[in-house]
Amino acid sequence: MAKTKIVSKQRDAELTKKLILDAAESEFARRGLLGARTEDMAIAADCTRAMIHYYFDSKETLYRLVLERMLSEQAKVAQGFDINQGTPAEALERFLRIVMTDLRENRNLPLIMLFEGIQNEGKFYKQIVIAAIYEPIQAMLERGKKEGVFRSDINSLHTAINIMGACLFYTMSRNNLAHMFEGTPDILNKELYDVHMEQALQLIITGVKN
Amino acid sequence: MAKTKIVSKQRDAELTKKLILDAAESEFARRGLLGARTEDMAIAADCTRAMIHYYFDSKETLYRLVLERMLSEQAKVAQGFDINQGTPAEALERFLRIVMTDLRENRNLPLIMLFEGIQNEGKFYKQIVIAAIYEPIQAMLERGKKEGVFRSDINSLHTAINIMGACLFYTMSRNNLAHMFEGTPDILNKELYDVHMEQALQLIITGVKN
DNA sequence: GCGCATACTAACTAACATGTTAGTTAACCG
DNA sequence: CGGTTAACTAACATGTTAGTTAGTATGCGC
Repeated sequence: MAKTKIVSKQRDAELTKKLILDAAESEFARRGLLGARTEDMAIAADCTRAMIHYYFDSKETLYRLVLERMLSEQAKVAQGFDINQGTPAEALERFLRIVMTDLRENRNLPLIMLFEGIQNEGKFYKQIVIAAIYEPIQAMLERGKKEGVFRSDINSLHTAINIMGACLFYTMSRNNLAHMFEGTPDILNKELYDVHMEQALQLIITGVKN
Repeated sequence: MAKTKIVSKQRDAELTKKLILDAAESEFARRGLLGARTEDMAIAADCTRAMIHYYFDSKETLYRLVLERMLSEQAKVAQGFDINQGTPAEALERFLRIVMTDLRENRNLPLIMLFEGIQNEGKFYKQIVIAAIYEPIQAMLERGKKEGVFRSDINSLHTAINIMGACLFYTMSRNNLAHMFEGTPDILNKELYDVHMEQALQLIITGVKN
């Protein structure tokens, strides 16, 4: 029998920490804080469970850090966006395009937020993030109504929610929808996701216009 | 000290079973199969954990039964619906109204389905249910396109998904959205839910029309 | 190449989860 | 009533999970 030399992988604290954070993010997006298994994170990060406690005190601390990382990423996205630039329809489309484009990268955010609301009663995250998405949409809808280019019977809060529903559902339900796109391992691939984006935008923009 | 007579509650196997099923349904909708805690179900059903195993063999068996109950309920909803009755817009609106109205009762279905896809890779449920919702919508969209009343650039699959997104998101995200309707303990109350429905329908129907 | 800091592991413990079992109490029927 | 069945409970057994700890190995400065 040939002797197999076991090559231990290179030591790299920063890389290991990042791998753990990444693994934790998808695991939390799968099962939420309570349901997440550190063992599964360790496997995904290619390290031992002990490493999680070595770098991140507890599962809860890790969870807080995952949230922080995601939210600080999200905060940048629509930073400095001017809701009054262009027509209401143009502005709304531009905004939703930014949000959805980012969502393909930041794909775990919606599910983790959903879990946060369902399982933890929003104990760990600030509602600021949510407001940061809904408020501009509502404002743009109101402007469109005032300018007479959007339907006057629009309830801006409910419509903002329904718009976000159309924008987020595809990303959140990727596992459930996968079988409808047979032969496509990841329906968040750029080509298909672009179709979703365009279709969503057409539905929404046409839907709010007079 | 006053002597307190402890009155043991009446014995009722059918009621207990129903209470367990109901409790299990919401617990599974909160955390999914793996994350759900039988202890929490027992508390919600006002019985002991042992009763769960007395009536339902295991957590997984209970889960299967919860799924079955929900799906057989869902199957009835749009039974015998004629997608060709009335104009495409009328038919689509009628269909979505039925689906959304039922969703207020069957409010755990979307979340349990979501979990099923994310956590269990759809191991326990048949994709038939999903198809039963998307196929009629796609068909109605196609008819509308052919008759020239719906936009010709509609991709019926993506649009059907985006439409369902608008319909389901409000229900699924009720915990996250609650704080936007301050002072409303349950945003699925009839009055508010009706507003959501009307707003969603307006967005969708306007959105698909030419 | 030697010593030292630190990345990392294996093997634990404690807490918590599900599932079991032996026994208790309530209801029902004669 | 009195006995039998079925609903239910408390305590236990078993397995799983988070977190700890004592020790090993690797890379790096000198």
